Amino acid sequence: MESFGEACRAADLKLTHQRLEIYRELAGASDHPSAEILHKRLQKNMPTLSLDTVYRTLATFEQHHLVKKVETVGSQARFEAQMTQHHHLICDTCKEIMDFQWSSFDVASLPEAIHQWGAIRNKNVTIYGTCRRCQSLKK
Amino acid sequence: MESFGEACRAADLKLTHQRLEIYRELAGASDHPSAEILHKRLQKNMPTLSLDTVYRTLATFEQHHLVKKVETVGSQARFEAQMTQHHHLICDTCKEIMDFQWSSFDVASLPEAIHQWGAIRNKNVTIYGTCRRCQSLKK
DNA sequence: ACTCTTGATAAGAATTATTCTTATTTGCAT
DNA sequence: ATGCAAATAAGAATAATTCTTATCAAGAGT
Repeated sequence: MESFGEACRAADLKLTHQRLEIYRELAGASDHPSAEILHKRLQKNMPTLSLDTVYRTLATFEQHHLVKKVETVGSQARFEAQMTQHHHLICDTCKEIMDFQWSSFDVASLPEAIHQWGAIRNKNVTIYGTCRRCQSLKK
Repeated sequence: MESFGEACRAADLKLTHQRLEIYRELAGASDHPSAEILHKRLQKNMPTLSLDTVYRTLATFEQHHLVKKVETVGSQARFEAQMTQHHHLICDTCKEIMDFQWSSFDVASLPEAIHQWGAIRNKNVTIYGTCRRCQSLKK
């Protein structure tokens, strides 16, 4: 990936300390955290960072396609910095979201009828189930 | 489908007027409405129906697998009564959600690695794009 | 049909998640 | 180094959902 600094310059976004740290934290996380969780983690090193800034910054990043909001049935929005094609595994119990690749799906063509609906931009698979950890806890 | 009355009896739920009407309205809707929209529609004929009852009833139905909450990036939860296997087309612009079938996907087997994660319950495709209506409005 | 019990509802208060307002600060072009 | 527009912090405001409490009504047992 190009550097975050370049991406900001390209998008005409000022490169602030907050933006850099929020991006770093999200890019380094693999658990698709909510704004609140990101805020908690970042507060360790940035005690004055406001939750509003986290929300605002994530929204800005989303507009510029630097991060994505993850579809969720829960009440809190969750985010990811992973912008390459991938799919999600979601645990019904702990709500963990894992990424996975499925290239043969990615290249498969859609049912014909879909194209009558409009212009397709992307297709994603979401798999639901119970992760190993939650399976063993249930027994 | 078995009748709603039977489903309630099986789930040990009292068959109230509110529950019946909420279920009917959702089952008859194809637009995956939010609780608020359902409430607005139902108020036409049930002026004293409270929004809380709509939320509470949908949550109860969800627990008993009579309805599903639809995954969404938006702030309002949306619901569907369609419980048979299907997938979603979502318009990036108007947020319309359409159902579609894709049986060859439904029977396809997953990448091997997935099974190490845990027990799979279901797999769904979500397609994003721009619906015909929004395409023509943009020109 | 009548009564009782328990779960369900309406109304509005409370909570949670998110966004807005405003004064201050900071990145960065000049 | 200076100035200006954009970004931030803090807290108020809003939106979505859930909780509390006082009735109310479904359905079990008579």
